[in-house]
Amino acid sequence: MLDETDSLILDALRTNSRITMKELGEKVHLSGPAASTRVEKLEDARVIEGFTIKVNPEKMGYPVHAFITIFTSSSYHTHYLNLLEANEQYVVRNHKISGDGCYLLECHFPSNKVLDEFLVQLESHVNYKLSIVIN
Amino acid sequence: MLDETDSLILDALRTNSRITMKELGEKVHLSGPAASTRVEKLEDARVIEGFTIKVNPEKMGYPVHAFITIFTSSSYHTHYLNLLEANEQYVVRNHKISGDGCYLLECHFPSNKVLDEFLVQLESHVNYKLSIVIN
DNA sequence: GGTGAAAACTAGTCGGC
DNA sequence: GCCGACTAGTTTTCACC
Repeated sequence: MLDETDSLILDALRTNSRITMKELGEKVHLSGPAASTRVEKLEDARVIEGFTIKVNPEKMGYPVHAFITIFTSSSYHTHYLNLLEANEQYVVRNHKISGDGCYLLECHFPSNKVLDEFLVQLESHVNYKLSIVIN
Repeated sequence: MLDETDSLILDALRTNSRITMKELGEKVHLSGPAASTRVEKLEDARVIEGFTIKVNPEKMGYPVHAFITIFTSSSYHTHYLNLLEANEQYVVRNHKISGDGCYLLECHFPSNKVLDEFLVQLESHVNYKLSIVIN
């Protein structure tokens, strides 16, 4: 289903998604049109879910990078999800998990003060464990 | 430093990094060349760290998505990092953290069996807590 | 499923504002 | 700092293999 050439294409696009189809073709020993067709098929198969950018959150004024493991009883899940919506500007991802915790939340905050304000809101609904990313 | 137009540009590129500069310009009420110049400046300022793709790991044969919080004493950090290198095909990210744990590791495994084999290797060096992503 | 050539479109440069 | 026009290069389509 996914051959060697497809893997090389994915690697190349991961490194630079704005590469030209001609260059991409050269990297994987294909013509420009053939590379383009491959990429289209990878999109149709939802292997490639989208073309995006990597942004540096620090440079955008969100230097505090936190992972928060959420422990909550089922009756508070909607409260929790509403709280996330109200704080969506800080939320990068929220994964439902099994094992150690119910949700794993990744956030970027502008300051420790804002992080703390968020945690205060959390405390009324759920238990959590906080990990701050170093660097 | 980052005005309204820059934010719109980042949003547009987050949604589709292969958009043409002409279209991007239209979205943010700028000409193609002006949009292009803005994007270059955002790259130079390292606000944009790169152009990449979102890949669906399940479609690539890595359906098991795990977060592993690592607890280790400082003498085992190099052992741990070597172990990661030996298993790099599964590792998406490894963040050094403070708070609950020493590292937060995100991995995609082809099966629970391979996950378990990895955990067995981990056990000899470190303590960990496992969370599996649902969906 | 691939190639190569032609037409349509895009990016980058540059003068002017 | 942006616009409009120009040139070079890219994407896409298509006939063919």
